[in-house]
Amino acid sequence: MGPTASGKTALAIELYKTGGFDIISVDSAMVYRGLDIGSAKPSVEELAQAPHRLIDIRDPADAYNVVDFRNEALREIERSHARNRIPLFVGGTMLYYKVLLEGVANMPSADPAVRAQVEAIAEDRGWQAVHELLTEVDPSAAERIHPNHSQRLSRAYEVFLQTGKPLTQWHTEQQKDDLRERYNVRQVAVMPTDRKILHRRIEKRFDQMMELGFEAEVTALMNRGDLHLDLPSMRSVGYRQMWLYLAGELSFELMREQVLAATRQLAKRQFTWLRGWEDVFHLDVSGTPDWDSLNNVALRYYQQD
RNA sequence: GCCCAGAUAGCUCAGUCGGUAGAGCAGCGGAUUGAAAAUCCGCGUGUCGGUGGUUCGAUUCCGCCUCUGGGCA
Repeated sequence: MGPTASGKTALAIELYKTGGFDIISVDSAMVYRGLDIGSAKPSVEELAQAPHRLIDIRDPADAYNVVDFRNEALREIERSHARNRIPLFVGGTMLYYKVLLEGVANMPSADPAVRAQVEAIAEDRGWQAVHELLTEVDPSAAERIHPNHSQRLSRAYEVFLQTGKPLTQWHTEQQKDDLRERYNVRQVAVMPTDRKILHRRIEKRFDQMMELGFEAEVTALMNRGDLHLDLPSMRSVGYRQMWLYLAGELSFELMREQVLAATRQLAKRQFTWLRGWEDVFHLDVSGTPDWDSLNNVALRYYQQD
């Protein structure tokens, strides 16, 4: 685990070379085919050296979600164990880790028609009204969710409309399926203690992405004609801003600034997740990466009982 | 060289009829159960360009200086 640009992929590849691991990606953007440079997906050469599971498994026009991830990740664990190998999860999508570890309620997934229905209510009477409707059917969820938090508010109310059962009840009835009770789970966070170091790496990496042809990558995605900015794939950091730049709505300088800010904000949210994370070994990567010693530290951690 | 406009938070700018100032963005903290690289909540971080004057009190009014735009030569 670790914030964006912390060097997770490089460390994972080094670990992979020691043998015995299967790499499984935990990344909500790398799942999409065609989102390569901007998602910092490992290069073709790197993938040839160290294959990653759960990348390039969806078309950017489709939506992926945390439950898809959990199901596929559990399958990958089985597959890895069947080959007598250790699944090595690598990525920065912290909700995916949480749900993978703790399990998830057995509710139906989002229904576009129901979502549109809730959005129509909000358009008509405001999100405050949706919050009040939710208070009537699921007071506990309404208390947890801020009236302005339209996304979570909508989902909570949708669940009731779709199933007639409040979200909170689904959660209460959720059967326990904690991965840590089934497997010997080791958690390692790769992160610099100094945020400024990460900010510098983020800037450097953006300029490298530009050299690698990030602009052409997004141009190709736009040229497909069926993608748009409301898709989860096109909302990813970098893609959204590059899209606006290519559409002539942002200058290059402004686009660059906004990509960097969005990336820093992503890293900040990842820090927030990791600060409160239980039972995680912190690997400081503030200095110049010394992969041999990082390797040893990480391996020692993995191998301890 | 002369004329005009501007100089206030990291950036863009508002404002104070004279009582030491506030927005957006950035930044920082937090939340997070089928969109999560999403989305939401909270926090103002300041020699108000410098200097002298008027005043009980100047970021605000006046003079000079510096710098930045624009215009005239």
